[in-house]
Amino acid sequence: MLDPRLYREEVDKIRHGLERRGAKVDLDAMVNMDIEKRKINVRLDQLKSERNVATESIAKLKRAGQDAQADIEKTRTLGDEIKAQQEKFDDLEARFKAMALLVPNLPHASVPDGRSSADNKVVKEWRHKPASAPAGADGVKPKHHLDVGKELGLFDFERGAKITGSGFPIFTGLGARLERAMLNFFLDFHVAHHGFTEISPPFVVNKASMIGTGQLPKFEEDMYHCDADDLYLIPTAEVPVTNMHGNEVLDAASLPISYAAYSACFRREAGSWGKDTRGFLRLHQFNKVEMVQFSDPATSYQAHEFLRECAETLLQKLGLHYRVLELCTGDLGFGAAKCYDLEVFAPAEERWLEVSSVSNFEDFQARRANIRTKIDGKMQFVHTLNGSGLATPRVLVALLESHQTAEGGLRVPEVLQPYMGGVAEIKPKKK
RNA sequence: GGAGAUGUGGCAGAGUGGUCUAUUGCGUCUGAUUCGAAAUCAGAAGUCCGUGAAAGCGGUCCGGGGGUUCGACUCCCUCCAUCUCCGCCA
Repeated sequence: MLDPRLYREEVDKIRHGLERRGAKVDLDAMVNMDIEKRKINVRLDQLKSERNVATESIAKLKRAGQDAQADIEKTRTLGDEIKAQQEKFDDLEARFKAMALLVPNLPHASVPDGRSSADNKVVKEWRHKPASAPAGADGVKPKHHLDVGKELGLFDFERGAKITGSGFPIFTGLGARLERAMLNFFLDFHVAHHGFTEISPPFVVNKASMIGTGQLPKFEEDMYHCDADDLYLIPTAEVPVTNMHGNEVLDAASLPISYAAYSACFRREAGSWGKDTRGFLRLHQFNKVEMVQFSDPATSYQAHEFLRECAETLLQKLGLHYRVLELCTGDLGFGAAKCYDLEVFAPAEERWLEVSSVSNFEDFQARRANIRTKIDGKMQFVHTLNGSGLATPRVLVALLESHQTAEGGLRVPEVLQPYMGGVAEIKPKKK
């Protein structure tokens, strides 16, 4: 949510920001509602003030044993008018808020202009030099990850589809262990080297939490919902972990607060049928470690760079070829003021796969979730940031396609080996 | 799931229809005293909305929402959370 003051004091700033994004909002309607709302508010406060005076007078008269009928009549009349004005006010405020919740964040000044993902800026490319020759060296094309996985028995899409549906893969044997190794490595590394506190959150949240981080009301159709309890399956640990501190005033000395949380992530992916529906590229359920940070507003952009580096380090340790994109205004997520995407290269797919999105939301989520801090005696909203660090499916794809051995096996990156019981290579089954 | 109890400021804890402008204690901040501190004394302090250049002024807030009433911390309904006991169950 934007600072409501902007709608009356800096409408042009909103207009400009929304234009850069290509977002359409009926700003004039909102501005007018705000003006009307304040007018009613002034009247309402006057009426209430009058009623308070009259009520006090009644109390005094009654205590003195005198007749207060005149004042009682007065408050009765005032009460009726207050009720009428209050209804008007509440209605306006509700409608204004409903609209305000649908207004995206304004892009930071540094974000490059653009209309779509085609306009994103590549700011960095990190090419890993393989320790041993993978398949793909000497002009031999590496095998597709689905083939490698099948040959090594790492996952089972068919049975996942049988028990649940497409987009719900099963990891099997060393495949399951490899995925778990990644998650453990990510978590342990963040805690040991990046100063994060590990969080293990609920995977199901209430509506208020979904509104707090910005998934609702706009993206309802993307969420799995449990009707009986009116709860939502989380699309990312960002939701529970950010909302953890909802309606709190955080101690300024404790900032930045940094969390790393593993969760399963559930996404209906409504409207994406046909796009990457095969394999690992678009799943309804996957596992991810999410980094979440609550920052002093003054330093949130340094924190943003830090989170990006945290995610990058993991890819480097895994020996993967990746690049960093700075998203343009048109490709920015709903709540983000600025965002980096990390994309890993899949040599058989021959394409870049997004494995992390690192965003600074500034006070956009903090306003919705009411997360504040007091700095130098002044109450203010914190800045929230988050980034994947990392989501496993596409990282696994890149691993499978990047670390093949000449014998058709898979080299396990050194950092994962301790989590694999020392297994350094997953070898093909003997025929 | 059943029965009961509780929810008040940073914390503890009074308040059962009208000086509640929320008692009191602890803690916090400021000042006095002191060489300095402790102790003591005096004072101050919250949120959000509106208004105003500002000082200030008005409104709002006793778990959330709704109701009764001229008036609600107080009465009623409902939801949520916590606690106790019982039942069930990883």
